[in-house]
Amino acid sequence: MPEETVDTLTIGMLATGAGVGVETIRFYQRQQLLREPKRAYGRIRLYGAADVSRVRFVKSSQRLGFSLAEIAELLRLDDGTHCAEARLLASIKLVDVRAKLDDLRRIEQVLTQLVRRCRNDRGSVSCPLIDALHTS
Amino acid sequence: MPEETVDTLTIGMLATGAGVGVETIRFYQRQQLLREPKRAYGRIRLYGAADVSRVRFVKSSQRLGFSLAEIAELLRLDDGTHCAEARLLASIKLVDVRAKLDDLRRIEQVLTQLVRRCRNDRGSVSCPLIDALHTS
DNA sequence: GTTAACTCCGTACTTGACTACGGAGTCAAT
DNA sequence: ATTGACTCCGTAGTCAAGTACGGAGTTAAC
Repeated sequence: MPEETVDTLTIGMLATGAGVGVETIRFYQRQQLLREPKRAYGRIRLYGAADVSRVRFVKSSQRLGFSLAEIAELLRLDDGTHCAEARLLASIKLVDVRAKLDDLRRIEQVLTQLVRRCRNDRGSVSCPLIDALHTS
Repeated sequence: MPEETVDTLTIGMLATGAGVGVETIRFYQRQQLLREPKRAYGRIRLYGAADVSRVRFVKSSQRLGFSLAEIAELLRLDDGTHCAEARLLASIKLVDVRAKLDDLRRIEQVLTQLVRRCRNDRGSVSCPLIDALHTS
């Protein structure tokens, strides 16, 4: 049983540690993105360093356009149970992630070109940003 | 003056062409994501193929976690006026885009590993998805 | 000539993801 | 012993991004 982590952080510490508000933590708990925490004296929530990473992960994934529901799915993969199911879900997500990567790479290319071109032939700029995503 | 495009699409055609609802087009117009269109008989909106690409671009960018406000900024870059400003904005956006690329690449790697590992040593799976974003 | 399928407009409702509010309890310091 | 900074809880409010609604007008098909 590897369930002997220390959990010394209050909700406020977790929140500032992860760069969010206290209310956000309570909200994530309601949304099942965070497990029900241990409590000191049956009242005060106690968290560990792993929870900080977890919340940070949620925030990063959100910036990449994943919804909280999708992130919950990803996190369930991370919990290491049910190999077969995880494998399936992971490969579905991979398709999604790779599509995003392609789009993002195209945007990167075009922004780079735009910056370069704006330096060189100043004046006659045509910025085909939209065309970058034609294939998508 | 290169303003001689044809614009033969009604709002419904644009919507289905871009894979969104009619109301979404009207909404984007209110949000300045689409220019005020020409009108047949002063009433019926008329769009061209460029508008289809534009709306598709909005949708793709959204999937990558950009807000409509940010997308509006990107689209202003694309309009080819004000070189210096565009250059500045583009390089700011580039930083953002590259950060997203890094995060996404890390997620891709870990998902790939997860799929591979779930095949090989079945049973004892540990899926360090969260750790992938430790540096972020 | 009326029904269907579109268009117009403004306003109101919904969903996801917070964010704030009010009232209460605890604990440390002054 | 009161002030401040924290915690608890449930509920309500907000903001972005749609989505739906209702009532009206136009045109094409039957």
